[in-house]
Amino acid sequence: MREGAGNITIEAVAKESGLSKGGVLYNFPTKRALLSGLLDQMLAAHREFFEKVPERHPARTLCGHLETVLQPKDVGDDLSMAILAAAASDPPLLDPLRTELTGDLERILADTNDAPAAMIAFLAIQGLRFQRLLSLPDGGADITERVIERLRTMIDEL
Amino acid sequence: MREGAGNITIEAVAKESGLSKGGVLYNFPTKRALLSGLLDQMLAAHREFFEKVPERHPARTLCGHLETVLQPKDVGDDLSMAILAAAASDPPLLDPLRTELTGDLERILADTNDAPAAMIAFLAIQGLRFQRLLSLPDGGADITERVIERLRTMIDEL
DNA sequence: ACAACTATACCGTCCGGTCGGCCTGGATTT
DNA sequence: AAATCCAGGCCGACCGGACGGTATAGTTGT
Repeated sequence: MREGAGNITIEAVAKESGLSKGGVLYNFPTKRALLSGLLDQMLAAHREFFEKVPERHPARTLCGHLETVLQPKDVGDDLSMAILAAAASDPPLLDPLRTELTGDLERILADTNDAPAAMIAFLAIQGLRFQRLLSLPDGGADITERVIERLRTMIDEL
Repeated sequence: MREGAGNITIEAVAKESGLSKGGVLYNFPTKRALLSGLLDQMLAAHREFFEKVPERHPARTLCGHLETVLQPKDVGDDLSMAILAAAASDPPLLDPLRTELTGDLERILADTNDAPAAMIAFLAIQGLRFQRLLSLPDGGADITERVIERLRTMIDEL
């Protein structure tokens, strides 16, 4: 995160994790595997977060996505950074994410009969994620607050 | 684009541009400068595209952003890829983009009195950009079509 | 005894950046 | 007009450092 997602090195991961370089390579035989595992872990954490949204919410998946953006210590930040690192160094690594998101999207569209509205909500959430990830402006905390509130009502009215 | 944005090398740029490595480094003394110049150029093209939207559209800036996503040979694709490369290898390079977007956002928010709605439209557009950039699912062409139509009416009603 | 490391040394490759030289077109001199 | 000179644009061989990965020997806990 500090030095730019593309500059991630095995040694840096080793130091950060308290392991030695050998130790890291013991667990992940290659850098691809490391990044892949990183993404897997982030996706798992992300999925786990979804479970917290009540079982029978009408637009559960979409709601889950929204919730993950709300966390101050964002689960999505880590995920997004992993995504960025993967995308930068080896795009095929994003395949698991693609299938995951494809599933989410199917569920989202199945849960509503106003597909465009649901889609716009989804895209706005994704947009917010990426804006934050790259430290691009998002209008400030107060507006974001109102945006999220609005999104919530949008989702509820689906 | 082919090999992953983080793997861009000076030699690759040289070959692609028909110059030699030395020639590239003559025009851009460092890789930072190269990426910075790339981003500048993309931003300029992006801005130029904005001019095409009629002068007195109520939400001109937002409308311009939307139009750039519509291009089949997307102006935004190149820009986004440059953004990705910059973000991956040297985040501070994104500063010009940040100021640019900050200005856009101010204009967008000034042009409306329903800030959250405008913001959601903006974020959705950004989301769509990034989804495409990373080849993440966007629901397919037909839904995207409807999403864009909906966004257009949203923007017009601001 | 085995798994899970640590520590260290090392190799090969890739890549950013340097450097000396080449070439061309225009200005200056003769 | 011919010869000369110069400068800017570019080439491409090379250097040095970084980094992915390998190898190996020792250590610790189970």
